[in-house]
Amino acid sequence: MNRGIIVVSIKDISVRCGVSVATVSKALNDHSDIAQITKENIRRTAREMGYFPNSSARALKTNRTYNLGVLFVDEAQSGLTHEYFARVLENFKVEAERNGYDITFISKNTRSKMSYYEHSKYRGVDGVVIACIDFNNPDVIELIHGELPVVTIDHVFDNRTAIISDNVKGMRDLITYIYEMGHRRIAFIYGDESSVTQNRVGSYYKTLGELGISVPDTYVKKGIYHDTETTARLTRELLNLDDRPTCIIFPDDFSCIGGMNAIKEYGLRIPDDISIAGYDGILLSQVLEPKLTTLQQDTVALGRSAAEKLIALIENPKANVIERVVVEGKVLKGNSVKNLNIK
Amino acid sequence: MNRGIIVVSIKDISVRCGVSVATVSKALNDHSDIAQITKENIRRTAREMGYFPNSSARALKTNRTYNLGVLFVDEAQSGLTHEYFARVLENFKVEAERNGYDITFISKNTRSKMSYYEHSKYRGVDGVVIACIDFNNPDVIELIHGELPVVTIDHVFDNRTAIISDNVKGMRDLITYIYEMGHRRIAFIYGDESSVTQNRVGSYYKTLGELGISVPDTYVKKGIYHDTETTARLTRELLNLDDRPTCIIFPDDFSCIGGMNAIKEYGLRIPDDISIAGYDGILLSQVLEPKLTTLQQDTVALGRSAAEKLIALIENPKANVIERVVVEGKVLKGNSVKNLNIK
DNA sequence: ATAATCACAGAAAACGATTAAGTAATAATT
DNA sequence: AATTATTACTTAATCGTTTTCTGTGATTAT
Repeated sequence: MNRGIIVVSIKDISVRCGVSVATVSKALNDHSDIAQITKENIRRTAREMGYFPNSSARALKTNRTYNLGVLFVDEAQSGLTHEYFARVLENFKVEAERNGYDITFISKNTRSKMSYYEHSKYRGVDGVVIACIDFNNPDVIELIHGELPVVTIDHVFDNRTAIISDNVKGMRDLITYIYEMGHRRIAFIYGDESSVTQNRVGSYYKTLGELGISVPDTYVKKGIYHDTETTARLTRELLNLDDRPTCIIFPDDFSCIGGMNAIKEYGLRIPDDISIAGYDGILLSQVLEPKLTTLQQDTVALGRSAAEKLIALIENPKANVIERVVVEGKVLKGNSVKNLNIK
Repeated sequence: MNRGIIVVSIKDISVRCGVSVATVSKALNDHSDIAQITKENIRRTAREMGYFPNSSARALKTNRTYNLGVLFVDEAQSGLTHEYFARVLENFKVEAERNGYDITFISKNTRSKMSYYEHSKYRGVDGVVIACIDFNNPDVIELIHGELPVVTIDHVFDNRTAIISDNVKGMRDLITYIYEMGHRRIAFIYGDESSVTQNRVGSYYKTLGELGISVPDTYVKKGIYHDTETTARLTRELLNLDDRPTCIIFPDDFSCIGGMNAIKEYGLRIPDDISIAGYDGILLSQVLEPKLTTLQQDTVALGRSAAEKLIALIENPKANVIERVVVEGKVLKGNSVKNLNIK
């Protein structure tokens, strides 16, 4: 039962100070009906005795755990391993902690058969952030329609606050830059099915359309995020085209590596013979040779505002405003896109 | 107070079933003094009513949260972003969840001024895993000497169970392989101060010594893990040596990129003109061109046994055996080390 | 001088679960 | 038939907090 861990409770303090537990509690929580001198005495004693509140007891009484659930995919190798999401999570965590919240992973616990929603209720998290997951999963839908505060990242549900990276503007900016560098034959290998992908693909067509460029179907290929092999294969297909593109945009920075390998193997140089661009702006992209031109997503803003909005939802339940926070990225101008204008 | 979340308690079930709460609790926990038929009735009702236990209440009473604290560095960009640690954590999480435990991040919460140990006690975690952090940090020391079950990863404290990747054998295997490929001039850029580094450096000297090779001081350079720039700079220094090494071992796979860039810039080809090797065996290493020869650490075994041992410590407190689990890695034979024996 | 107000603190219930101890009723043993 | 054992439950205390209500002496207002 008692696992040998010495733990001082409010009771111990009350005995030492000769007051009731109620007084101790109120002193510690700075209620107005306790004399200043009493408060100080109690607080000093608490500090001396090494008191820290018992979060379980507090949670039981107040129905607040100051714990946030995070739902990141746990299946495949994605999730934590994906630098983009790892950074978003990291920044989410920082902002949450700054506000006194801790982070607990929510998962479909295979042992207890709890769904995400059930798990969240079981742990009593005050709210949940969802990212990097199959948003069509019935378990996710259950959570979305449940009663807990929820914010989603990079996906929009109409009844929930969402933090989204501006993939439309991102793609537009990236393409505009490439266009300004003189490119007209711009191919795009995009990633798996998702709203993120839809936005990027849509923006790709729209932007090029506005620039007066029509895109041959052969220039647009469905790939897989983070998958170097698929990207390499599709890149080869593009290189074999009669009217080979002068620039290829890859699903993301990591998969770029597959594309780069395919290009080198083909005997072409980057960017002299062909230009490329990535997406995400992860650390890797900036250490590759040549340094990638890519769209850097603002993982700090994404993680931070997800935490901010979630906490706002929790602490101000009546407002309960559904918001859309759109976070802009920026073009990182590396050396992988050649300037065709110069001579 | 009630945040509008409908939550079914044991009380509700007891009313519906016409029994006492004690009976419900015992039925749900499969105690032997409840009739089979009663148990079934109660369990069915619980299921129908959508009951899930309140972990706070349970924790308060039992002093067990079924929550494990993880202490991964939160400062710099390392931690979650570091693929090696991300994978270890991922596997730790999987094994923990398989045993009904959840994961909570422990941090030095800046707001409440709690130390790691205090934070752990506050959240009532049943145990803590420590990795990827400055093990000399006083706060870590406090935790190590505290009363909570703790396991460390990649660092040994003499009073605690540790899970360690076998860096001595790893380095020996890697060097032996390189030696067998005909290399005799093998340089080593190592990472920051840590026991991991010490083991690798020690093993590097010892192995080469046993192979009858004496290492010039100029071949061994102190670098920084994960740092491509430093690695690039030190690589250049090695390339400028009169008796340039035929193979360079880098601190880790990621920093390899810096080395590779430096080598290419210098006008040499890998592996034709110079060979290289990495360490970690992360995904990246296997998609680079040439595919890296590297020592792959067994992140699955590391994460999993950390969880196993921590849970054993928790569930069997009297045994309380201090263990050393040594996890071996394996040489991934890529194409970055040339076979000098052929011709 | 009496009533009203105020400042401060205590008593006690409650949150949702677990569990030791107690109590009937029935079954087994002598 | 009387005693003991077994089965199946209930009672009530408890974990550490929070919070509402109550109480008391002192100060202020009338």
